[in-house]
Amino acid sequence: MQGREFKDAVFEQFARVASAFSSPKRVEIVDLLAQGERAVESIAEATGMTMANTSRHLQVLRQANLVSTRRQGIQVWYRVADAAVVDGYRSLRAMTEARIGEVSALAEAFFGHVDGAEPVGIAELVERSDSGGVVVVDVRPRLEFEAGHLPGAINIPLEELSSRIDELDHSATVVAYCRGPYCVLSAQAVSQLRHAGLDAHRLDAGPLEWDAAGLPLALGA
Amino acid sequence: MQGREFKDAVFEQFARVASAFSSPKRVEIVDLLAQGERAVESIAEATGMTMANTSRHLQVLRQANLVSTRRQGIQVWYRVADAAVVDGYRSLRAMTEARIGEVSALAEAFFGHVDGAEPVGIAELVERSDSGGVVVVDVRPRLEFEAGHLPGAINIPLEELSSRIDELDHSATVVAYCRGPYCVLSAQAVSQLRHAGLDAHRLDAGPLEWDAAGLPLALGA
DNA sequence: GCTATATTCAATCTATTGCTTGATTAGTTG
DNA sequence: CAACTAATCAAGCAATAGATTGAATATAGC
Repeated sequence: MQGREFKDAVFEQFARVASAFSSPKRVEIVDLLAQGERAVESIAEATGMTMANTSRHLQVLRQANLVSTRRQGIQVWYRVADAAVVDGYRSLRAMTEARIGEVSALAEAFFGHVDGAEPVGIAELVERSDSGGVVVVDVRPRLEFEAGHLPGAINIPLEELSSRIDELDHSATVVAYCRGPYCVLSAQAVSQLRHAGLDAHRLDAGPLEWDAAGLPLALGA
Repeated sequence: MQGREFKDAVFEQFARVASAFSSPKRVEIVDLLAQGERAVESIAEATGMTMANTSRHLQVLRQANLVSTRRQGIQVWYRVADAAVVDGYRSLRAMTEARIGEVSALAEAFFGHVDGAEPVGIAELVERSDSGGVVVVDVRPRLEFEAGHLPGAINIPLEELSSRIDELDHSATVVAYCRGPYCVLSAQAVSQLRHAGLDAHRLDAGPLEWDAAGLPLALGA
């Protein structure tokens, strides 16, 4: 094998993995799976794709060895293959944020419009938690919460929020979070909470960012 | 803007950046530019592409904001847009190595065949350098050497090696490196050196990996 | 201004990708 | 074993990307 052939073969492999990330829907799938494993139907529902199309995208991700599977009875559960994949996704995101102002602009326009309040950063949350009077709410589905959440957070999935709003201390500051800086669940939660008269804010991060900041995650219910 | 539209728009941006990495030739270009800036013709030559094709790939990279340019007289010099891009490339590589054994297998087969000696790691080089008797040779082109090299390394571009082999202390251990773990220049250098009777080894890394390991780089000649 | 050189653009062809629809396979439950 | 559900596969279509060729543009030096 000549030097040129070797180079071509190696870069081909790198490009193949990058190709797996080169479809918006597949990025969205990785984003979902980074929160914990899921069955195909659940992925299809969350991403708004047909089962067949979802399955095809999952095959592509699996051929790139980015995800792996486990069969449980009638269902097939997908998960990210390992931590390097989550790292790669985070890195892709960082690269995009640094390079394409459009993402930040989009986020600002959307979140500013939806929840009408300044987001809170991780450092700020840690600080305010220490001084008390802060309630942290994780508005993701229960399974994602159990796969890893911020210590002390309570889980109220978005669709239960309106009926469980009384569980919250109305004199406290509520900080809601979901999957990360671009997840829309927490924005909608904050919007609801503010309409109900609470002092609510969105955390500009999720468990992945919390973990990347070197802070501990809690498991289980 | 609805939640779904927002999600689509954001993931679209991530995917667009990933797409820029999804062609082997563009990955190779990023790999080159990670070593320092280059003019188009030099990139075309190094990658074995025509000027027109090279230019087109560079446009794609620039539209994704991964590279930026500078005009100097009659030439246009390209460079990586910033450190996040190099990080992203490193991350892509890590993801590929962890997931696709094929790359490691390819590398082992190729390098084992070409230079016929065990590669040296960064930690091992640092250790052996401390105890003396080691000469570190950077076999990349001069411009890349000047953009950043291992402290104490001497620069002998591969094409000058055969004529400058006498400059080396034949009683010392020679460690040669080039652009990184998959760069073929150092393997060819080691092969030449061993045929000349020297105790030569390939460093399984380049300046980027050295830097990522938290070690200092030297600039200039 | 004219010529040479470096780069980019435009047109074209071919190959690949994403998505839809309908059929098929694997596993569970009655 | 039959009926059902979850997931995958296969075929086909439209849209997109990569590579080649030849023309166009920008700058330097005369």
